[in-house]
Amino acid sequence: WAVWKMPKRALKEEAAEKGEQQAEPAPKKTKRGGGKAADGAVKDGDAAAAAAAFEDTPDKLLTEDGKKSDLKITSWNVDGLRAWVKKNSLEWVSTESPDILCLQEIKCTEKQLPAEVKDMPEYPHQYWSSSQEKEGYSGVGMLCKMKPLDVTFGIGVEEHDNEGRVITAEFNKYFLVTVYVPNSGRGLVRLDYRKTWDVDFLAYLKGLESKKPVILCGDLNVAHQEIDLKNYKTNKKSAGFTVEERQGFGNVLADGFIDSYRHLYPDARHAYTFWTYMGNCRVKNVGWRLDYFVLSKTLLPHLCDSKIRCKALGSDHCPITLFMAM
Amino acid sequence: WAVWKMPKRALKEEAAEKGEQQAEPAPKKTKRGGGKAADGAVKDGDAAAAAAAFEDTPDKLLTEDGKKSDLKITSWNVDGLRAWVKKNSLEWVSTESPDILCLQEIKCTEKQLPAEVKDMPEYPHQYWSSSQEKEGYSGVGMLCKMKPLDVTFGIGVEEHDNEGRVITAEFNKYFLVTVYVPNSGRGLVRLDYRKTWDVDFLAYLKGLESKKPVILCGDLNVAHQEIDLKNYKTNKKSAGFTVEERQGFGNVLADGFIDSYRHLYPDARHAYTFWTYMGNCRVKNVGWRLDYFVLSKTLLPHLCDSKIRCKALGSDHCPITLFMAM
DNA sequence: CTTGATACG
DNA sequence: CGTAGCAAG
Repeated sequence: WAVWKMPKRALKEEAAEKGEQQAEPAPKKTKRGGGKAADGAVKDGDAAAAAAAFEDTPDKLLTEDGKKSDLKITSWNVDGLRAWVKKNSLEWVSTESPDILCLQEIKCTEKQLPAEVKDMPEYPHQYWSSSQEKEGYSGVGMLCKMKPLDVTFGIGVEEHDNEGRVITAEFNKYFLVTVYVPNSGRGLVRLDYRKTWDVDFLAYLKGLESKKPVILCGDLNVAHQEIDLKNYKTNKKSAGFTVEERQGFGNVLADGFIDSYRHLYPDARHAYTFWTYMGNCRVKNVGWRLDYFVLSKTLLPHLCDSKIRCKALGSDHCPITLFMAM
Repeated sequence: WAVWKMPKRALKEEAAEKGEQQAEPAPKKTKRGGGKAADGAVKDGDAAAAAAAFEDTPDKLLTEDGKKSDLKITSWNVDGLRAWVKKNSLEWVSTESPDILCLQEIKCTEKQLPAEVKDMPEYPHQYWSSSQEKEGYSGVGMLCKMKPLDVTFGIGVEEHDNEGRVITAEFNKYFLVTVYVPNSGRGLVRLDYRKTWDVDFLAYLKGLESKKPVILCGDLNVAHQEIDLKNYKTNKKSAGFTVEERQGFGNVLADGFIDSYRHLYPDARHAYTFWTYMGNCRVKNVGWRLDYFVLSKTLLPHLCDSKIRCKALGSDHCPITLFMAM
């Protein structure tokens, strides 16, 4: 297919994303008629239509064996909470109305939070963690309708706990962890650090799991397989799709954790949660799946659905929502 | 008058502008009816109407003794030329169509100039000067329909010639100098430097004048008298209205140069060329007269008009236009 | 391309 | 408040 024929020039460290935008040709309709087929199946060239199609699939509110969903969690990398709020994203949140809302890349301190967020009556229990050093960088939040038994911040490793990346809430039957995994950076300047993080973070998850099942959500900053990003060929040296990062996520799965979306939709293509703002990638659905709900294997019987809300605007990531019957 | 009753708290170094915005009350209409009087005279409380009124005065295109204007010069502090261009300011320029257009605070290098500016067919002779060190800071330009005899940059004093502040064009009968005078800064951190500048710059003007009459235009970064800014009481310690800066301008006038606008309109109040973006000062006409056409006394018989184009948008300064019969 | 911090006004 | 630069994604 023509869309995969990217220029073969050596990828400069920072050129991957740029190449992705510029080399993306307008989808060529075949003479026999391209686009979405009558049965709803989708052809390669029509990735944008594919996204719209799976967005409209109804949420499954039952487990495989018929238990009703009683826990709804949404995760969203907001790319700057203050700008995100100005884009009326809270309206979407009110409509979605998850029991728990996890936010990443809030890029502000608790003190800088807009009142509209702090004062949401639906979410009286709010937990925030911000970067200690760099202002306006990283930061995560967790907003709950019900009060957790306990909440902790970071992963208990000094080196990793200064950038507001992890909040863990303990509930009766599970731990909920939300994370904003460190980006390896342009030119992979932080890949070494990321590898350390991946090891330590997995150890943290296993430690939790030794006590209770774990639900992990957030921006894992990795597209696991080729199916998880549009331009897999040109991004093998890009942050988020290096072998090291993919291996890091592979290690999580190898330890028995489940990528809930891929578990339910093993063949779903064009299913992304992030699109760079550059080059109109979102309208062309040139994206990456970087946001996940990862579950302890023992939670699988409780899983109802794992959805990508790709129509929700307000960030360069879209939200994802998990339905569980606990 | 109530509008002058500013809070009497000690002015902190940086509070002057903020106070100006916040303390400006809505104009109170008198019971007998405020606003513009029938004869076109203007009451104190209606400063905004006043601005509109003098904007609409027709340009005088004759000297006092009846010579016709044959030279039109416009000066505009554009506060970032690239942003200014995006606000369609070039349309205003085309309509105004001065023979010479002087621009201050272009905040870009010659290389960064938008093509729309470089390629204006009406202004084939363009001269630019940018800050040597700080990117996106200061910088002036002069665009001419006719080619000057000579053009020089700076004032010949090393200390003052690294920030793109002065362009001098020599014509047959006069020198035209455009300047962006250094701001004394918040907390007057640069007032000492400014005093040095004022001395050296006046010496430069006198040197030119010893050869030919001088037309000086630009952002002089000083409001000369109380009539030249709205909140004169609260700004006595603010950059642009300190005794030192006012004295600096006084020295220019004492050496025989003429403030053309004040010469023609000695009693015109509410006549400003700058309004801080903060606190809606422009719609309330809470402003400063910082931009001037200053003339060698010998040019007075050639003066037709000196106007403030206060309706022209695109910057926190408005343009000013001079008409001369040379 | 977009966010947010900083310098400067 | 608004224009620039910058770092980061």
